[in-house]
Formats: sequence, structure tokens, C-alpha cells
Amino acid sequence: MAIRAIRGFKDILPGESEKYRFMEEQARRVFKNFGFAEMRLPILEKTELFARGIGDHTDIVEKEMYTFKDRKGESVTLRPEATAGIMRAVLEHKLYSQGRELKLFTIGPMFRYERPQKGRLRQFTQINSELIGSKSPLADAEIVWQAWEILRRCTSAELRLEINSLGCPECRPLHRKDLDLFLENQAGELCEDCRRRSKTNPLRIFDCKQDRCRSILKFAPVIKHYWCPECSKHLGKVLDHLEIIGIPFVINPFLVRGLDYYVRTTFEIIAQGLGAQNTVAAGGRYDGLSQVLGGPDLPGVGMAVGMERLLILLDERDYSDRVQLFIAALGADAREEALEWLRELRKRNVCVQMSYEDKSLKAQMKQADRLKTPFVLIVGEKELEDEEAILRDMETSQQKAINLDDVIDEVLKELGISGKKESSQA
RNA sequence: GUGGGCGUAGCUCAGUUGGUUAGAGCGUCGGGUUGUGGCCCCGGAGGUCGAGGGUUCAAAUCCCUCCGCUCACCCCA
Repeated sequence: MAIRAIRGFKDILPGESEKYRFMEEQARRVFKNFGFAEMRLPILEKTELFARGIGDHTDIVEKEMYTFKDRKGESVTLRPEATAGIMRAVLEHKLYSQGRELKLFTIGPMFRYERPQKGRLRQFTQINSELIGSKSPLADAEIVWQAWEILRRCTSAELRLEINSLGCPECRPLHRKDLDLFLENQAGELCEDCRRRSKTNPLRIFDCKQDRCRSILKFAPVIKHYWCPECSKHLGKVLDHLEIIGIPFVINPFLVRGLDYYVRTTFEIIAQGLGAQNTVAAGGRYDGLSQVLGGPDLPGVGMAVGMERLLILLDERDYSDRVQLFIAALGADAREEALEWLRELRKRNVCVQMSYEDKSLKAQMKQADRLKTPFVLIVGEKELEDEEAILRDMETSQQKAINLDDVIDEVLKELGISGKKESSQA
């Protein structure tokens, strides 16, 4: 084959696109219930936005971004995540105002230049929500709640919510200092990766899978012992809220985030069956981001659901749209009559099809069967003469004659559709 | 970026120690008489065996190089 899709980019074909739409619909319903409004943002941003927002020395910025120069020589980047862009837009349009929080969501593709594997693509889709302008622990809880609710509506897979606090600019540096000291002393005992990490991203050390490192790290300083009273209280409240809402959680004192902007609450929702990339949703609080981007002091908390990962977890069932009626018309006259019915029924939002060719009845029945349509309306010369069409129930094989004048009403009745008017949107 | 596994029909895969026209199931198309789908039976179409090079009388099969897919490390949604 001549040209293929780019590595890590995939086509979403019929059969799968319906699943994406299903996930989106569930998310949109949840957002509606929570009073969140949609934002649609550019996919391309100035590179500087992510360099500043996510953090210069993060892996994402250092080696995973699709960055290139545009025709005028400006460095631009395909967004690797949504939060920085949302905050940029909020600041640019001054959507914030004193004492009023912003509740926003967005759904769309993100890009990271990584080696593809199960649950990881170079173009992937995220459902994002951000609650900007509130420091309240209830805001944190609502964001977690949304993620949980969206997942719960989409899958019956086992889910585990892990939560932690990263501390704040008051207490985090104290922990960091002690951790650095500890790692310096233990450097000789740690694996190669961990020695590298202890320089670049010390918190990530706790993710190491080597038994040897793990046993050493048992004695490493843990953030929870460094939380300031405010941070402790904040996390406590978030957990209280989660308990009232009824979302089970486990505290993971080693849970960290790869993006610089996170403070305090951080969480991941982990699922079985995803392979190594088992985080299906994650998020946290990012109170400093606005100021890093040159904005006012705007607290925020947000989350992202990875749709390709959630896709793997979707319950096994048919997500496709069903044809409601197939019209098997035989001969030119009958096909003309059928075309009129198509027009009337489609006006009423009935999903109805007929063959593009004047094929044998057998062939048309076969076509209808493949479409899994519940009813077939049969009309040929005989029927036109008798002024009756035949409506066949494909499941029971029962047929009944319908007067040509009553076809539309009878079909609607059989399909359980009452209204003559177009049904309004759901 | 590093490592493992795998590339044969649209899909899932067989293919024995190299040996003639490369197979199966599913799908697809047609048929099993006149205007009725599913099940069954019969038949057809569909393959540069990932690409290139090498060994050999002979390569899907052995060797080399490259490409792709996939899983894992790393990292993350």
C-alpha cells in the first residue's frame, strides 16, 4: 500500500466512531448536570505557552512535543494537553471576575511524540474539565466526582481512585530539600534510572518498579509528613466530601504528576485491563498556573479523561445506530412511490433506507437483514394495484397489509413514534 | 531513545525436514426456478507470502539489511 497513516495516529472508522460519540455524550451529560460550559480551542499554540505552563524541564516539553516553526519562523506546538490552552484563553478574554468561578470543559485531540503502545498514541483524545477561580476543597471534589461519574457511565470495569496532596509553595520546598538530601546519600544504592530521576524529577523516583529501589525508598521522606496545616486541612475536606458523595478512594502518598503546575490535590483513576498505561483519568489543582502565564492569582483544579483508554474499557455491546425501516421496492413505479415515503419518514427523523438498485426482492431482503432493521416495507406492482403495501416484522416474520394512504402513520405507529412534528433535540 | 514478539486473502490464522497451480474459517458476490432475510448446501472473486538483496536446480520457509505493527521500559490521559 502506498501511503499509510503516520505512526501513532489512527483512523477512527465506523464501528468505533460510535463509541467515541457515546463517551462524548456521557461526558456532555455529566458536564451539563454540573453546570460546565464547553470551550473549543485551537490545536496549535505558541510553544512558549507550554514551555511556561507545563514546565521547561518536564519530559513533555523536553522531548514529547510536536514543535515546529511556521512560515514566519515562529515556534508553534501542537497542544500536548488542554489546561494551558484553557488558561490562556481565560486570561486572553478576561473571562474571570472577582469571586465568580468559571466552569469549563473541552473535548479534543492532543499530541505527544511518544513511542506508541497499548493505550498510548501520538494523537489522542481527552475530555477535559477545569474549575477556575475557587480554592474550595469542594471544587476539588467536584472535579474528581465528574471524572468518576463519566467513567462510571461508560464502563463497569473495576476502577480505583488514588489521591494525594503535593503540598503547596509553603511546604513542598521543605520536603523537596530533605528528599534531595536523602537521594544524594543513597545514590550509590539506586538503579541507573533512579539516579537520573533524582536529578531531573525526584518525585518520580517513587514510581520505580525495582524491588531494591523500593525497599530503599521506604525510608525516604514522604510529602505527607511535610504538609502545612492548610494543606492537611484542604485534603481532609476533599476526602470528607468524597465520602459523602460516595466515591471510594485510596490515599497514595507517592502519587505525583508530570506537569509542573500541580499543587495540593492530585489524583488518578486507575483501571484493570489497560496494560502498562493504566491511568484512565487524572487531574489535580494548579493554583499557580495563571500567574506563571502572566495572569492574576487564579486558583484552578481540573481533570482529563483519556478517551482511547476509556475506549478499551467500554462494555461490550452494540453502539451503532440502527436502521428503523427498510423499504423494498420492486419496479420503477414502486420505487417512485417509495421515494415519497422516504421523504415523509425522514422529515419525521425516521432512519429509513432503500436499495439504490432495483434488485430482486430476495436481494433486498438480504440487504435489510444485514442492516438488522426491525421492519421491511414491501411494495411492488401487485401492491400498487391493490393499493396496499406489506409491512414485515423481521423478527417474527409476521406481515400485514397497509393501505397506501396510511403507510406513513402505520409505520410510525409500528415503530412507536407518535409525533408528526420533528422531535426536538434530546 | 532502548528491548522483546510479530508481518501469508478485507478480517482471524494454517503452511510439516526448502520441492510443482499458497490453504482454511469468517466476510463478500452469485446460485439452490417464478416476489420474501436469517440456517443449510453448491460455486466464484480476492494474495507482488511487508520491501530489497543473498544462498540454492528450487525460498512464504534459510541468511542479511530496511520498513511496518505490537507489547514493555521511559513517560503519561
